[in-house]
Amino acid sequence: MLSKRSQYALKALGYLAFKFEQGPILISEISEKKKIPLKFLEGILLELKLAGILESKKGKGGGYYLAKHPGKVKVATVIRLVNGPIAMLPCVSLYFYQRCENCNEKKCALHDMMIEVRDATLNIVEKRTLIDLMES
Amino acid sequence: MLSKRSQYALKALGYLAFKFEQGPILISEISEKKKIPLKFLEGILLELKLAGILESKKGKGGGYYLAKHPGKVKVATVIRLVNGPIAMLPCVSLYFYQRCENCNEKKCALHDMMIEVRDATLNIVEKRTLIDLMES
DNA sequence: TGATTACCCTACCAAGAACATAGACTAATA
DNA sequence: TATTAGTCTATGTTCTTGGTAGGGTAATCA
Repeated sequence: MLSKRSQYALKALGYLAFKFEQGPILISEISEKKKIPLKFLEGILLELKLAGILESKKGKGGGYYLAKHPGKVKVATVIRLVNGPIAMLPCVSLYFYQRCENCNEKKCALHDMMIEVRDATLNIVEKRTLIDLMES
Repeated sequence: MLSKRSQYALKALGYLAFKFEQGPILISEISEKKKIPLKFLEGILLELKLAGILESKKGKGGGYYLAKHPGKVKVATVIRLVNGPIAMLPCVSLYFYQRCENCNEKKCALHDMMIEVRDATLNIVEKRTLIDLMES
């Protein structure tokens, strides 16, 4: 399962994609529209900014906005950033790989099955961008 | 990601499938062969027994063994039992469904994408059984 | 200058994950 | 009948997640 944090991140980004090139959007507006606890959202947006997905402006007329075109931000990237591995096991993760101590990967049946699951998932989330999440 | 507990459960069941119809297998044997902390494994096997996947025999010559043919136990069933939902979001889960408060499912873009991911995953784990995990 | 807003702390709480430890109970067998 | 091999049960620790609450600083605009 995705953490609440990731779910909120995707929802917020979907909203910011919808409001793309309409100037900075208030945290409070996103919080209300997407029903996300404000203080929690604050931290999430900051993380997305530090990762280069969002930019922000302080002061009156300030807020958050997408750093690039929504079509350039893949869903997979967001999930990996906020949630971590997409794979079901560390030993089949591309970006968060960790060796299994209790099996040798060459002939681990579980390993092979989980690679299939991973690829099936990646096939979807690597192709989708924030455009596919755009929503009021 | 699958929890350690689920990973261990699948490994243990793979071993018990391999030893199918060879009498009760010691927890300690599974623990050694599959490198699973013994006491942790005890709890996992007990859970699998209570769910009807395993049976056990106490006392000398005792141990755990599969309650049914390994081909009858789906990987999906084990994951749902030990790990919980297979879907990435509660609002797209078949067995652990929970409504989203912050979107209406009819037109939630995230919802639709996650249904796709779920189906791609189910397409694999619903078709595989303990036979596919059989291993020494 | 003053209001607005992002940014950045600290502290707290409750629940679950991933173990580890200790011991109680049960059944076969020598 | 006593021993031993084995399951079963309960508790405790440490870490992460998902929050709540509050305060303070810095940038920006009118």
